[in-house]
Amino acid sequence: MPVLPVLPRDGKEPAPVQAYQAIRDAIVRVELEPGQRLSENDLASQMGVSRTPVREALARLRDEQLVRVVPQLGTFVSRISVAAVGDAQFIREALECAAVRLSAERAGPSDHELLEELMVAQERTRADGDLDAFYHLDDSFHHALCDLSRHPTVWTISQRAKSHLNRIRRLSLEVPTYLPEMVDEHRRVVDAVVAQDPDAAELALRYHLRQVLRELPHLREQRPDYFEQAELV
Amino acid sequence: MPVLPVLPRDGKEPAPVQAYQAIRDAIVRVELEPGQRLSENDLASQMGVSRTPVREALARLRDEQLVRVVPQLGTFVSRISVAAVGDAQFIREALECAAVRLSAERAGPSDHELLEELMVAQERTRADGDLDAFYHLDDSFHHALCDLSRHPTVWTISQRAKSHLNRIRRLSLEVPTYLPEMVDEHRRVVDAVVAQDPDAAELALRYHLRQVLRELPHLREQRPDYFEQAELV
DNA sequence: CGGGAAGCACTGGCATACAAGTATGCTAGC
DNA sequence: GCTAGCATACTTGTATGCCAGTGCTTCCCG
Repeated sequence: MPVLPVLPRDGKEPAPVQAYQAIRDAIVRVELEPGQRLSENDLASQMGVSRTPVREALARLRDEQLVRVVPQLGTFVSRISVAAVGDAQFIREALECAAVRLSAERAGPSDHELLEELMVAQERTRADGDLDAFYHLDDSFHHALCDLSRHPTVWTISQRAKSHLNRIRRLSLEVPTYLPEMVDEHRRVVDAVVAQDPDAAELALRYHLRQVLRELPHLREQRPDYFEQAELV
Repeated sequence: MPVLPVLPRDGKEPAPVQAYQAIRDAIVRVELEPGQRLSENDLASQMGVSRTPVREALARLRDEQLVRVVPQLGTFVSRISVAAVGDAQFIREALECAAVRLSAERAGPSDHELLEELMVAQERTRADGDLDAFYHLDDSFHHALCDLSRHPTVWTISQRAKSHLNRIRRLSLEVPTYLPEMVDEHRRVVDAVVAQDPDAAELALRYHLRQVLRELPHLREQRPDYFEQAELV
């Protein structure tokens, strides 16, 4: 019985986007498990708002395929679809790799400094193993990498596309050897960007992104109930 | 005073997505002009539904930056932002070019046949000059090109990202010389795909996509009221 | 006659009430 | 004991009512 936070009344963000972020995070953290049933009424009372903002949040999550809503029946956390993960991976790779090429060309010394700071923060969590903290640092890193291309929308769209992938990312962190390797891979990307070498940056990033799918077969046999059984026709 | 269609009661699609499509189409056709004020009440009564489905539609349009909603003030069709167009162009290029590489590798004879049929349809509208018809054919063509990569989500995401760009695409069609040139460019992409040459396909497509921005400066001086004046800080 | 302030009409945000449909469990009949 | 059918308690979809805040208009006073 996972608990969603009660939305603060004075939040600067409007209620629907707060609800959206809260539910989204819970799904990605797999606190709300794939296949689990969600009730608009329950969510609304848990968060201390009415159904209206919850519905708006669920509509966005439905657009991202994170939930499946069946009229007059219920709303369900969608199971992880291998096909959807593949699509998301493809899109993420196309967008981030294109962006990092520009970033390598455009980034200046202050940008390089920012990247270094993010690397230091990652190194720090290497030891203590706070997975959620690292997950967010990882996001921040890729976000920064995208924004340096001066196309801020890229990150927004990428976020929208890779919801399915995010659960794999989060679950993969449980594998002990995975986290430090990621930091090393980030390191290589940063080096290439600092060297202003677009080709090397794209190559390093592409390699890094592909690693995410490494654990997928293992996860799939470990928790088959998290995944869509067969791709129905 | 443009009129939106009354939503059919027996439509298979739920009311909110019908409303979304209707408003979206009206915006890219520039029947709803940039800067124009929209009222949830007006839209609801025009379409014969209540505010609730209209609100859901407007929320999605807001996510795509096609409308700007100011609380307690009004909802406005957003003016075309040159920066947003640039972002959309970058994203579209990254996604479609990556997809067309795969498409060139994976497409078989029946796929090639489909592309040829789409080309024939385009040739047909070359003479009669039905701009809206051609616009949709153009969309179908790029959609097909994406889907051949076996990553159907690419088109969905691309659609989401390029809303701003779509108005430019639609307005550019008014330029007489533009339409036939587009058909020729499509031709070259198809030839490369049929030849199963990913590099050539990507190159031809990238060139074609870049042409869309060709008319932007002209449009901007022709209808400055359609554009965001200055990129505010 | 001019200017300022108060009222008003309208906006979108949110809560709530009603409608339509599904699954489930209980009961009655065989 | 078992099965068929109905009542009920859910679900989401839609409509409506209320609220806080904004811009404009109009009226009153100097």
